[in-house]
Amino acid sequence: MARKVETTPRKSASQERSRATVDALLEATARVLINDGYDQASTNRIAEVAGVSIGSLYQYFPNKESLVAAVIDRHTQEISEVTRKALVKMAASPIETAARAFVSVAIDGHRVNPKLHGVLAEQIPRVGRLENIEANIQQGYAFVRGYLEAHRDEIDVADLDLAAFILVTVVEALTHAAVLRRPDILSGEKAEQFVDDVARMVVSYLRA
Amino acid sequence: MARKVETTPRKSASQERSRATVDALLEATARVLINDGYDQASTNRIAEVAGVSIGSLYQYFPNKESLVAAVIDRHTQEISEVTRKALVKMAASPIETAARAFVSVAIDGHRVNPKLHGVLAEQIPRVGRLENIEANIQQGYAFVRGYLEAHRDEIDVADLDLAAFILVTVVEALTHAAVLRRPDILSGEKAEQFVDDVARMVVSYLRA
DNA sequence: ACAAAATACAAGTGATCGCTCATAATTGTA
DNA sequence: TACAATTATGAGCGATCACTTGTATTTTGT
Repeated sequence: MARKVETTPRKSASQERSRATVDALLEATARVLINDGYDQASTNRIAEVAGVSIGSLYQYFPNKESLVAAVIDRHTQEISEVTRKALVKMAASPIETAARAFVSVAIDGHRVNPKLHGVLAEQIPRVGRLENIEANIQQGYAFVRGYLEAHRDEIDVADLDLAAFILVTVVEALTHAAVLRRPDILSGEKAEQFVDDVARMVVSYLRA
Repeated sequence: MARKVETTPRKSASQERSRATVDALLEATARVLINDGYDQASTNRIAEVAGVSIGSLYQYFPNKESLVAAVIDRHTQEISEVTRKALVKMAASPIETAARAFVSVAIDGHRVNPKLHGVLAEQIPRVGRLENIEANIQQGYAFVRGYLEAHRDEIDVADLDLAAFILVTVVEALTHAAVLRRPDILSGEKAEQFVDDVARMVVSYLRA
């Protein structure tokens, strides 16, 4: 039942030249995914866009899935770099401040590479070892769960687990939809009202 | 740029026998989508599962996309049958009652055929003329927008458009995630707490 | 300078896909 | 019963896909 697919690199690129090849392949994969969608992203096409032979592609990636997985890893790492500091700083803040910060961080994360993010979230087959995105959300879930426990006395909800689920799902869905489908909501001064509204909703939920 | 794909039936089935064939094809498509996922759902496989020749499939559906579109139509119609009455009844209710009802309706809708719903929402390519699901959400959006306008005096938010976007996105995301990924949250007496929490969040957002 | 290791190349393989078409079987009509 | 319309069949076509393999080129180490 479980189809095992290797997603680790076939060989590590040690020389400067090969590192450039790997980079070109990752860049091309992201470009093709964004411009043509997952279905059109054939390995032959990716190699062509990268200016690299199909043979070279398979020198460094054992299969198509590993190539996409590498792009996902790179993207989640970029998001992490943008959001990590803010999350750490947030941990000690009271609910009102933390809620606003959390929403802002979620927006920033979705703004790292919105088009790529959209493709990864909506078009990548959920099977296989491509659940790196899922893992990322799970990480945010753990963080929120920890925050709620630490601030137990400021919170009125009965079930912290349920609250964490609701908070993560709500903020992720709202920022995702706003950045990708309603960018007008986040343009100019409107952005502040969006953050205000969502943060207020979250806070008033936690305080019964 | 715009690739036009016909999604209407190639010919309408007039006899009893052919209607059964069409039905078997739709049923098989849903089954294959659920069991094997979109990528494995080849027309050859669907015809085989339906116990119908590949030629017959193309008598009634001009292409694969139209077949999937028909399954989506059928599914959205089933959801509509479940939810329509409740939505109409909800229109005259005050916020507290309406909010609870809205969340309940969303859950019922997602429970019509959860596995199929998950595949349709997560695996179907967003390109082409398969935005029927999108249209369904848009319909819910229009309904909420109308409700908010009708109950303008009970509401404290400044931007009704933003509020409608937030409400629809939040309730859709929460019920979707709960039904498909956290069914434990909706089992037994826990379900009531979930509805309570979400409804309370929604109401406290609308009343500043 | 030169051999070995690393890297790059691209034609080609087998499998699968969506879909067609010539033909056969069934059903409605007279 | 006879004929036309409808429906069903499935071998197979051309295209595309992920991926292999044998060979050529470049870089490294000495």
